[in-house]
Amino acid sequence: MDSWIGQSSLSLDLNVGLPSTARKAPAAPIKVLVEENFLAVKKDHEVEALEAELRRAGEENKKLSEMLRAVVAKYTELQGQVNDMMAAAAAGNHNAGNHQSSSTSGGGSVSLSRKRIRSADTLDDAHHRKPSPPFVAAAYVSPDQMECTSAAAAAAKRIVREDCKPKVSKRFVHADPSDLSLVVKDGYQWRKYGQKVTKDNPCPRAYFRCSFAPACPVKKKVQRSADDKTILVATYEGEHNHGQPPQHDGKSSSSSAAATAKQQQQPTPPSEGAIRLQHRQQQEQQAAAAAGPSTEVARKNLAEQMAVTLTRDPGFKAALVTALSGRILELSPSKN
DNA sequence: CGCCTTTGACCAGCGC
DNA sequence: GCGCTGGTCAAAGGCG
Repeated sequence: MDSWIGQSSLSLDLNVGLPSTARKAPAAPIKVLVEENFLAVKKDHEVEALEAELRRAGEENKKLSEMLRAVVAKYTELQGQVNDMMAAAAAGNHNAGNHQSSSTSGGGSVSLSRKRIRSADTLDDAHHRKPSPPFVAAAYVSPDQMECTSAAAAAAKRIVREDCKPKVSKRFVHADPSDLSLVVKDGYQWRKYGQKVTKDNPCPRAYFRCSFAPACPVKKKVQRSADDKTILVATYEGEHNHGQPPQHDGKSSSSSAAATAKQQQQPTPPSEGAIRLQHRQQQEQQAAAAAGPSTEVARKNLAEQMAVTLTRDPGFKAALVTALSGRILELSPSKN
């Protein structure tokens, strides 16, 4: 499982997302050739400073790579534990079966909330939210949920609960921090029906329903990332039971994923937040891919998606050029 | 007028 | 059983 993850560490060594000053490093020696003498001393200092920063960034990248490897190793271990528990739960299904059967196609399930019983249209919603097949639910157990599975009993209960949930996916969208609205343009029409401040995040979370089709069961939660306010975390629950509505601004393409990808390809500089965003998306996708049944296919898709995303990103290209130039300079004998 | 957002209240699940 | 928290409802108001 880990050889392909090791490849991701390569990208970390490219100093992607370095401060713009660090990216000037390779250009400096060329400039020295044409500059006046009185600039040479100043230039030397600048080059030294840039080299120091480059080294510091390199060390930081190394640390991050190690951290990533540690996280992946831990995830793999936890995934193994979850699989074991799933197998154990399947073996002892006679006990857990009561919970599961109550949430499956029975419709009039005992576990349905009073809220859903209260209103007929929301009951329709509950019907649309048919439980996913077990393997799908498992595929969407997020890594942080995995971390909470220290106690086997609690984990088993959680897994059973996950079975009842609709398909959940997360998207991370880079947003202007000055823009206070929690709007994630994904090509669909959404109606906001609530907003709440959650415990773990000072930024409010907004709740949206798909307003294009009244019976569409999809819900969306949008909240700014607690550690990076420039990132909007959109959590989608369920799947649209209709096509994408026509767009007037011409921005949106055939799918919400494409629309989101398009947003992420906006010509913004490769900020630290953007890199973290990309990194986290990779982790999410790795988690989803690793937990799924067709792991190989998921990995292949992930690799292709990453390649396409990275090669289209001008910031990544610039960072790649910078990294390569820096490495060439390091190896050059004329280096001071 | 219809649709949308805002926002306080309510409800259910969960942990202790 | 109680309190906390996340999720949802629904009335009120804004906007085109």
